[in-house]
Amino acid sequence: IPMYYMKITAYAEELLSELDKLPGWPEQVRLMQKNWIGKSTGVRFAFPFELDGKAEKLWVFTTRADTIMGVTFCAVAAEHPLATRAAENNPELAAFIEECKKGGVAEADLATMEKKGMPTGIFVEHPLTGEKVEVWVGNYVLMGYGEGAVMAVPAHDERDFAFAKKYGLAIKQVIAAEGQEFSLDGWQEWYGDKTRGSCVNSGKYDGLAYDAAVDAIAADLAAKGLGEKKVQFRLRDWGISRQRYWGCPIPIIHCPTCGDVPVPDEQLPVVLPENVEITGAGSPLARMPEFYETTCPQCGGKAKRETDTMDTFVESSWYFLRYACTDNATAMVDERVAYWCKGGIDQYIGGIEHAILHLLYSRFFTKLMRDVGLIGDLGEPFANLLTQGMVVAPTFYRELDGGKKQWINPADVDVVTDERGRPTGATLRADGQPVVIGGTEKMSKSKNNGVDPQALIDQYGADTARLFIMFASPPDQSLEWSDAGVEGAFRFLRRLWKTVYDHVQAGLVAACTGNNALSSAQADLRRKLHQTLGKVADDYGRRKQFNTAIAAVMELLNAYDKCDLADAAGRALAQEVLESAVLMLFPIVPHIGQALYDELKPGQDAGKQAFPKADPAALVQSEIELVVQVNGKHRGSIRVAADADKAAIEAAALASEGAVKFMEGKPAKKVVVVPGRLVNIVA
RNA sequence: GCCGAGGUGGCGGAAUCGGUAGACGCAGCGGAUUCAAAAUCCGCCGCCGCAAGGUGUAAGGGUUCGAGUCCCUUCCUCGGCACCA
Repeated sequence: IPMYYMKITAYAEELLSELDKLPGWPEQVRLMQKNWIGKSTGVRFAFPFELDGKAEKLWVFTTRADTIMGVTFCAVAAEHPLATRAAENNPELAAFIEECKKGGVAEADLATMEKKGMPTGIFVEHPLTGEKVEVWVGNYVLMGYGEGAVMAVPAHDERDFAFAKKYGLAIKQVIAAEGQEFSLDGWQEWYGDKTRGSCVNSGKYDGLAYDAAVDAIAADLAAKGLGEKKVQFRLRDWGISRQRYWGCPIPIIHCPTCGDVPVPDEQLPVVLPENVEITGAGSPLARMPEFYETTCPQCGGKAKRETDTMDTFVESSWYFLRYACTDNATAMVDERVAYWCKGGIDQYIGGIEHAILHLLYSRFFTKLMRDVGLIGDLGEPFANLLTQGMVVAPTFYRELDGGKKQWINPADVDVVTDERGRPTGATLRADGQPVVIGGTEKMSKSKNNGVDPQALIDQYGADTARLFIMFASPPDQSLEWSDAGVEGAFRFLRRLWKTVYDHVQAGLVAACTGNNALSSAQADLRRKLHQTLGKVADDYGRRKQFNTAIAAVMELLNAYDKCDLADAAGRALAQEVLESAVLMLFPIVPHIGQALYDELKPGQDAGKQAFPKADPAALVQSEIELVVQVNGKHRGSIRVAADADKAAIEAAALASEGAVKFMEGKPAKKVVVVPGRLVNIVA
């Protein structure tokens, strides 16, 4: 049981509400955190009772106070104090409680677990009606949430319903919905739907819908001093004690006379010993008197240093702030954090598996450090978050005697494909004998499907390996590893290299800066260049989708190859295109990028250049192509002046070959013109 | 069970705001070059069809001039959560 906690629940409300102020975070992660924090609004109230001659109260929490008149019993968790007391003179109940505490912790069992319970023999009083209500111990009640006890309304809670049916407890309908018949035969969805229906069999509350009923009942409970509205969070406090070596020591000294005393500032940090013996059983620190024997900072007497260490999530919750002040040997962080991390880290990248723990702890720590004055007004650590997908790879195996599978690394396998390229079989390269093709799964040691990128780097170079990985899929998607595509990345870089070399061979020229001297085809290429510049900047900066950025540069190079650039204007344009292409790819292929840039601009450093900007003037077109559709089907295209009005476009479209053919002489019912895109003629 | 993301050619994927589905690349096919091969270059490449054309984004329905994209129903895959009162 952990002894030290971080009071993360104190920040539950802020951690939840500020999720809405993180536009740079994936929606999915924000939602997962929202569900994890789990805010629910309800009523906390008490059932009074008398036990051993003393007046007491059984507190419960409910989001369905409107069904309070339907309570037919109460249920408490096995760990609840009332259960413990009831078990004192009831061995059968004690045995049941023991059974509950033992089993049912395994997550998979919980969903299918049968509802079980046992009466305590204790009766409490309904706070509004004064009726006697029996208290049961139920294995479906959690001690760690709310009060560890619930009011049971079998008619309107699915779990209570199942429980009541099993043990023959009363079921009292107190909510009715129009057009719906309540029956004890089986659970129906609408019984528990608070958005439908209103109170019945509930005395003065009859006819009230959910909100009004909850308000009225909460007010009545409050008037009796037995309850009030309450916000409840699912989030628990963070137990940070670990009985292990790896972690920051908890700086507390236990003194028999002074109690738990913090290690004084001047003795910090408490440093882990290095001569440890790691046995795998318990913390090595607890077996090292030279570590834990110390004196009390207050009274100077013999004392024991804490041997628990902190959860390693503690340090990972603020390490990134430390980058702003790594040379400070006397403090955790200093005022430089407020400057460098203002508004949050610009871009944080991590696996989606950190969505809840690390990313929530970090947000908590940032708020905590802000509130103790360490980092100015920085309240959220990460302005933009990118969660990357997993890398998966095909698996191969052979069935050994006894059905055990021997997993074979993809690197040792040759895959045979049919004439369409579909895999039909695979053989082990070492012996040429067949192996079974398994599924495609996350790379793991157990499936032996990990691929070391070093082999690619050795064969093709780091730039090719990087280009291939970036081109294969967007970073937030999982990537299926197959080195088939590497050839394509390699070919592209070789082609770029040759293109630059051929251009430079003919002599150096200055890059084109305007469209004046260009032929129409050259102007088209220059427009393509500046469109590409805009797209790549957007893909890198906003969309974080590098595969399409690379594809756009490939398209640009394809267009370059098709364009006649032999004249002087063409040479200047070639220079502009190639300089830009190299700079666009430079973040992904820095080695080749620098080598080529040095060819194009001798002595210049590609990494020090500004990212080239799209020139709006290069994007202007005098004539544009529009698609012609008839009844939404693509039937041809027309070329019109870029500034053509709607009437002229309609006329041109109606006169086009495709329109004439498919209209078959009928008049158009309607013509839809989508500016810059298409014309749809409705027959 | 609940929440979330997704399902597009032989494959990875593109289509950013409802507007030409399949960009870009891999694999494949045909050709050029070569003594031959590698490399390179040119062309083809969803499916049916000789073609005209039809059809096609998991399945079915709907909204719309127009749907991969929006709505409803169903199926499947992946990820997260797990009786949260």
